[in-house]
Amino acid sequence: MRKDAVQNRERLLRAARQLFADQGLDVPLEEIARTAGVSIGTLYNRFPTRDSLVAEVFADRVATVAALAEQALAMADPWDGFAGFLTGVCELQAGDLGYNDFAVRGAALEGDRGYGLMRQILERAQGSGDVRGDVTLTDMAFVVWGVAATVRATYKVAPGAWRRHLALALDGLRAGAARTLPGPPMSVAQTRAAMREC
Amino acid sequence: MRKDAVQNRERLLRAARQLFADQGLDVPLEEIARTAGVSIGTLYNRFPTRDSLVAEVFADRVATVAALAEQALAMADPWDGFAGFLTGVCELQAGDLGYNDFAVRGAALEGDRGYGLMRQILERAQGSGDVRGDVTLTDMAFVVWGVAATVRATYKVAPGAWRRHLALALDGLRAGAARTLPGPPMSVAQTRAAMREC
DNA sequence: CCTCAATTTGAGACTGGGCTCAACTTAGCT
DNA sequence: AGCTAAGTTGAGCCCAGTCTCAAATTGAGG
Repeated sequence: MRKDAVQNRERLLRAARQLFADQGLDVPLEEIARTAGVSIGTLYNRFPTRDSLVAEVFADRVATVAALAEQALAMADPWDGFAGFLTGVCELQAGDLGYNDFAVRGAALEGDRGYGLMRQILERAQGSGDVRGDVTLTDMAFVVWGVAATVRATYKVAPGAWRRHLALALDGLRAGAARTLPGPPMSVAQTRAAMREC
Repeated sequence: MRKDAVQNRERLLRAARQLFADQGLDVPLEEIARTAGVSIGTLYNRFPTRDSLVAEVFADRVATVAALAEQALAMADPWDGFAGFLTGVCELQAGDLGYNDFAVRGAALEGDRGYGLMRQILERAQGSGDVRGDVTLTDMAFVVWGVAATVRATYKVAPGAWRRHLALALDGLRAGAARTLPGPPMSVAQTRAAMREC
């Protein structure tokens, strides 16, 4: 690749990172190109689809989440690991509107590895009796979807509000809180499909 | 008003009710007009803004919610009233994508009366020790936003999933579940502003 | 039946994005 | 210096939606 091409690619990524963070994933591509100081044609040259740009921008975040998950498993207390992991993911969501959208679409855990780790975190915290036994991995989507909605609604007007939402959600997941949950949980396939709908 | 005008108005409302329910509030106005068998110009004649149409379509729902709230207060058990009310609202959300959007925007409780009733329902359930004392009226928004997000994501692929989400949220609101909640709650003004952002 | 104010109509102006491609420019090699 | 493949450019096309307004139509009172 020619060096001007490399440079433009980087400028585009920088611009996209910023604009996604401030405005979410739906930011106009023209605006990204303009901010990068490059023409719309060049943007399409480097990134033929919006998704390819998004994937590139958030690639590091996927790694971050995996790291977060490993930290969680390394913690002595299973509940602290569980709650800490969810808090970490939600902090990423709250700090970047683009990532907030990205997480909702399920991209955060893609690559199987994320899913597997998350399952371990959950099962460990259930095994120790901290997390209620009747929740499933797929129920975790409710936390991500819910907090994402709260972040979207409140980031301008009450930026910390999502922490209360998360705290309530976590309290609902504790073993002490358990009542019976209605209906069968979503299958993993259903959850993936639902995330694609976002 | 001439009788053809009245008729067209009603056709438009019928069409809008249906299309909002199936596709949410963002349905193209042209499609509503087409479905009603009327021209786009007529739609604009009868309803100068989208909001005026929306308000008309969901006027009855606002009344329904108020009725739901009064039923809740009439129930012997404060918790049952509280949980029943939230369940009723969520059922409306799940049954109508348009109302789902409408509720998120806070229109559901507008007209002060709704707010006052909701506050009574909450305070009664806190007074009896069923609902944790540290939650505020404004925290109820998390339930609506959260379930709305789940409804949007899952209505095609797992239509009942929101009930699990709601059940978990309710368990988080029970007195037994109480841990400390972080930060100050949103003010009513902040909550209203946040809802307007949706 | 006539009249006219009320109503309807739909072509088209306008907006805001996505996306393309022929013409131009330039990095980097020999 | 000259060549060429790689890269850039942006005008312009497309699509989908909102909204307007002058002309055509029609209900209903006299």
